[in-house]
Amino acid sequence: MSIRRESAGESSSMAASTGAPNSIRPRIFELGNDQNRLLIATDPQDRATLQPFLEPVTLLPGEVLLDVGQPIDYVYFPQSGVISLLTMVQPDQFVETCTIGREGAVGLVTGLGSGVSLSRVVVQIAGRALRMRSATLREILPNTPSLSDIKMRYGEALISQVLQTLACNTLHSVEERLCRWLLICRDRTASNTVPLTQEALAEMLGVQRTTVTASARSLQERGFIRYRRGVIECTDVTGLQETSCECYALMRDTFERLLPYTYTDPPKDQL
Amino acid sequence: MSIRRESAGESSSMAASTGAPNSIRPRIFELGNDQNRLLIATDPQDRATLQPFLEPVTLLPGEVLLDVGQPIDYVYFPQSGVISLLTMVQPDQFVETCTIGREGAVGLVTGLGSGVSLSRVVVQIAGRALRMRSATLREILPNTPSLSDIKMRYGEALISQVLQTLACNTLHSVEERLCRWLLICRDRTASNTVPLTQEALAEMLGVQRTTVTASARSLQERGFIRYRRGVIECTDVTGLQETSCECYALMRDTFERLLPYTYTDPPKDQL
DNA sequence: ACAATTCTGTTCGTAAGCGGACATAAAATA
DNA sequence: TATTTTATGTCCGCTTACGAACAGAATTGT
Repeated sequence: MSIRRESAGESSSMAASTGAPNSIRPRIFELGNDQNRLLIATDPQDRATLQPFLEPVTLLPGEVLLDVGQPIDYVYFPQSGVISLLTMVQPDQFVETCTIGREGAVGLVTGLGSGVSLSRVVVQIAGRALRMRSATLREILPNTPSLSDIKMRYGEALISQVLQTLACNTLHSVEERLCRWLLICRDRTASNTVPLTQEALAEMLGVQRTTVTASARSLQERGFIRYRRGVIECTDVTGLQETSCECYALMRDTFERLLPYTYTDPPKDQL
Repeated sequence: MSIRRESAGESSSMAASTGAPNSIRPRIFELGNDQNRLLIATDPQDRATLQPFLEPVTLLPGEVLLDVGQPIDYVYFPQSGVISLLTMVQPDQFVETCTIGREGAVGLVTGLGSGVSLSRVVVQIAGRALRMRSATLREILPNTPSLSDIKMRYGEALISQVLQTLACNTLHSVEERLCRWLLICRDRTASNTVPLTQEALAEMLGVQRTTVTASARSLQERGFIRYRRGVIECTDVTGLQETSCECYALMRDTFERLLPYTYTDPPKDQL
């Protein structure tokens, strides 16, 4: 609830997979949990168990899904869009610790522990998600072994991502980190278009807006990106990868190792 | 195994709590699991279950308890000393993501998940620990509800510490971070003496050695610390707290909230 | 006691990024 | 269309920290 419309401008190169956007659709189709990697990786039987409890919601940019100290009532499985976990340093100062998209979930790990959020969770890029009550999931989990396994793996993948981000923020330049962020975002959204202001990027990276502007300009001059007000487009992925630090590749590889997304391929699990 | 002697120079202000140091003692006493906070917080009945599997070991400075990609065979419950989790960026470049002492454990969380280490785990300051095979703990866990609970809480406390460190490293100056580190170390060891080289500190903080030297000199001039080759002594904790960023207090508070150490209150412990 | 090693002190030029300010331009709103 | 809001462009002085180099001092090992 509290969520209604779809943001404009998300269609561009992204709508390809499901066809033309259409706000009113039979629910059964819109519910399609074939867009969230964790759900994809879940064994069909377990997926069937989850299905009745999954509720489709729209993620609006800027929306705060959770805040520090708040009880985690829902687990979100994004189907599109990008969500940030932010850690608070001062009441008005936040740093992004983690980026979540259709490859993951919000609240799956912490939500089933103490049940209280350690981070502020904000929608950065509009999208859709399937959500489910944490309490329900907690009850179901013992009966859905594949999901339990995925939860464990995803928990480690998340930690791994945070650890790498920590090292990266500590050691690497803003330019490198900006490239990393754009590349990750690109993977999350399956789109070269990153609909974010430089100001938003600056806050996530924990740097000044002017520094982002300078980096962005430099990247544009080299032809790696092109940007206009509120949008950055990746025009040369190879260039971005070369300019980025190795953290992007490391994070990507670690994720694939922990959660290979051919997981369902055979009946259940391998590895 | 592979561990024998005790490092010199760890006694100073620390031996107060348990009386005069004595290297040869009846094992039953040395085993005393009343020094590790997680074990202290465990219900006596569960502790009795664990007891026979806990093996005392000495932690030698520089010792690598675990490395990236290695299977996690043991869970360590430090009784003294300080251990760092390091994330690798390049084969020769590491950043500390987490500091662990007698308030926590190594391998308790990740060790029982995929069982493969995401970090390099290194002993920074000599000490002792009780260790136990991960496989054994995994079997026992369902029968020790208080330990399960603690594992969950500690997992969150760890994540919280990493998140805060991430934000801190991203936003705060080396001086602030150095103060934070010293204060945390002081809590871990219950001693004002930090037996570490500036070089080691630099690597953990992910900065240049000369920068640490400069900060250390400045702190010494202000009377907050005093240092000599390989040792830093905290001489004015209040000064350090004021010079440190708020992250120290935040980390401390979060930890106490998630793992209040009056958990068992009555039987033993003080501190 | 001597040599080798390991820390620390110090210097210095340079680069990255901060922080603040102000102008301009594009959107959103009325 | 006019107005307000929001995003970007740009400038500049300043601080922090890097990076590299070398000297001196404390330890350790022999």
